[in-house]
Amino acid sequence: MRKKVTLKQLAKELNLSISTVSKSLKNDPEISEKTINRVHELANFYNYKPNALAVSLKSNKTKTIGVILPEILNHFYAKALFGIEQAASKNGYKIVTCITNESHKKEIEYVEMLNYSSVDGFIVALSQETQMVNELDHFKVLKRDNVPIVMFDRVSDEIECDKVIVDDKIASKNAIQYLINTGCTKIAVITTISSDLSVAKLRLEGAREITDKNDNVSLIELPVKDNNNVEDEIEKFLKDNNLDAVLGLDETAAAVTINMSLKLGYKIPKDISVIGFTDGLLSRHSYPKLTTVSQHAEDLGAKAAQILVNQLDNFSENYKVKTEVVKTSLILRNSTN
Amino acid sequence: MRKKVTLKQLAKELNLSISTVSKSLKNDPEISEKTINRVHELANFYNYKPNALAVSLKSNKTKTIGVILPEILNHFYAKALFGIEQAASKNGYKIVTCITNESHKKEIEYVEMLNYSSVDGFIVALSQETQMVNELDHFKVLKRDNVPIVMFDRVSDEIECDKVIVDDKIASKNAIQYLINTGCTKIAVITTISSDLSVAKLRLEGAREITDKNDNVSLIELPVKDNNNVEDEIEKFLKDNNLDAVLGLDETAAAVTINMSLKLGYKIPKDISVIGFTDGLLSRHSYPKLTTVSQHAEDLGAKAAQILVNQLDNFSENYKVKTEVVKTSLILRNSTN
DNA sequence: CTGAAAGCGCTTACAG
DNA sequence: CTGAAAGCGCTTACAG
Repeated sequence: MRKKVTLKQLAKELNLSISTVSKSLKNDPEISEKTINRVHELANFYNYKPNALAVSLKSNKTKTIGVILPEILNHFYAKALFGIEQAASKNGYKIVTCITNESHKKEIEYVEMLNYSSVDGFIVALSQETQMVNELDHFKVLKRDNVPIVMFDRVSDEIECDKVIVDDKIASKNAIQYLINTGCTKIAVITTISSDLSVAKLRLEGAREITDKNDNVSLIELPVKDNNNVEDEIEKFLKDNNLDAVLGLDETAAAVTINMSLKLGYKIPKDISVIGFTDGLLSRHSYPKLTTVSQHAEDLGAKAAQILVNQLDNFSENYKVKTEVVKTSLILRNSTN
Repeated sequence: MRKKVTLKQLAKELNLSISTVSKSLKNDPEISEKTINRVHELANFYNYKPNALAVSLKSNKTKTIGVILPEILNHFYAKALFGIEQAASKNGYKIVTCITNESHKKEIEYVEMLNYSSVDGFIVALSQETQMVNELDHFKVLKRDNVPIVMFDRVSDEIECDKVIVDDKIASKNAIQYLINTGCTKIAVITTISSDLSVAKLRLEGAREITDKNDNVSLIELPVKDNNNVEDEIEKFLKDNNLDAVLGLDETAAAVTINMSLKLGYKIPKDISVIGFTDGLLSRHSYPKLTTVSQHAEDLGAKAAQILVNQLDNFSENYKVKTEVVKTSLILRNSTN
């Protein structure tokens, strides 16, 4: 069905050998200028492009990066993906993206599939299930074969590889400190994401550390249990506790807190201050607009891609892995004083 | 660096020829059962998987679908992508996704790139720029080469290919009719997306058709000009016109309308009813929750993928293209009576 | 300066 | 029942 021009055809039409045509296209100095020009001319005429499959088979490189993401309906990962794509394509790499939907099994399948379709390396944010069961053999196989991996955001100590993470703990500390500075003393932390996630743990720890140091400040925690019932749980929680501030450990928690506060007739930020994580659509389109911890997802993704590309383009046996921490920033909007 | 097991190695270790090993792995009946078993055993031991590149080079099939999307931070496309991925992987296809970011130039680049990395077919939603300049030569090249294309959502008459679209016009008609049925007479249509988009045009047409038929109903239109100034434009518009209903032709328009109404002290839906398009995060997390036209993005994507896969798996010269229309539904929530 | 040959990892028609 | 050979489209060391 599809018949693309090949070296063979060019060679035939030019009365040259395939080798000569191949070399000419690379402007090999050992070929006469005249021949080079003839070849280029015909190649342009036919809009010849080398068959990527064949080149890859020879070179054992595909110039393709496998990207494994837990979710895509989540603004954070969507933005990270955007950053990855930009950085990759700038460096001549394309990406193949797979969404695990937080499933450990899917993650294993995708890693194997991409590995056997010969991606040059991987960029990964672990699925929730993987972090929960803590089983990462599928990545160990890659390591054994020297396939470079860069993990970002959701990482694991089990795998020795480059990592790009957010300073979640510090971010959380800063957010709580900001609330305290603006006069809040009865603070709650609300989360709708699983406490199995590395990021959830760190954010919670950060919050605790700060409130523990302040005797006059109390911290109440609400890990939402039923994700189909987030609103009711949060509404009840707000009503039962006389809070003056909430830190949502994820964007949904913060957005719903805003809406339920509105519903209960609380004034924001007069009666209650709210800070969220992830500077996504919900934060920018809530009313009032959410003060939020921006994790600079795009930078995070771009950085991960850049690290991987460097490793791929300059492979070295004794490469030593590193962990980069991307600083967050607190974006002040209207949900805090 | 990466050394995967090959047929050659298996053959050597088993003292068989490469051909015999290859056939054994396919359980070719002309090979003795004993040999087949020996081969499978060793292959399992080494976890042998055929090199996808080599298989593709031989078969001229990659079992890969190229997906070209205008945006990914948009819930609609993110959901569509999810649907595509599900349907594709169920049928043994993987997908390579490229985001054009609404750029015509990027779209051309990606189509060429994917074509030369030999994807078997394409699923496309056109970029805004492409719909504006109406130049689709890059797809015509694919057609000439018999590479199957399925367009969805943002399609073009210029290209003869399968299409999966939403009944945008009817959706818009139904939404307006619903507003009229609930007693609204002074209705506005607000849009933050470009009027160059096929979908924008259809939605607007639908709205006009219904209001034209109702003498006592007036329709005012606000195409937001400056996308950095959406809120101010909408706030002013709401203040200047004494509306009792707004249909947002995109999710942002509707979400901002809700927020600005709140800001102006209007009660929703008592003073003003609001309906949006695209049943995304913003619609579900606004306060009050948005009544919205769901385009069933996931189904849309899944359907597009299914059509493409069928075409790929049963290629026929005299295939006749079709256009499938996916019905929308109006999801009633709290922003309307 | 040009070309024949080997090889990347597979498949398959053909021979024995 | 097994294997040698050709070929997918390229690259590159080697020969002339």
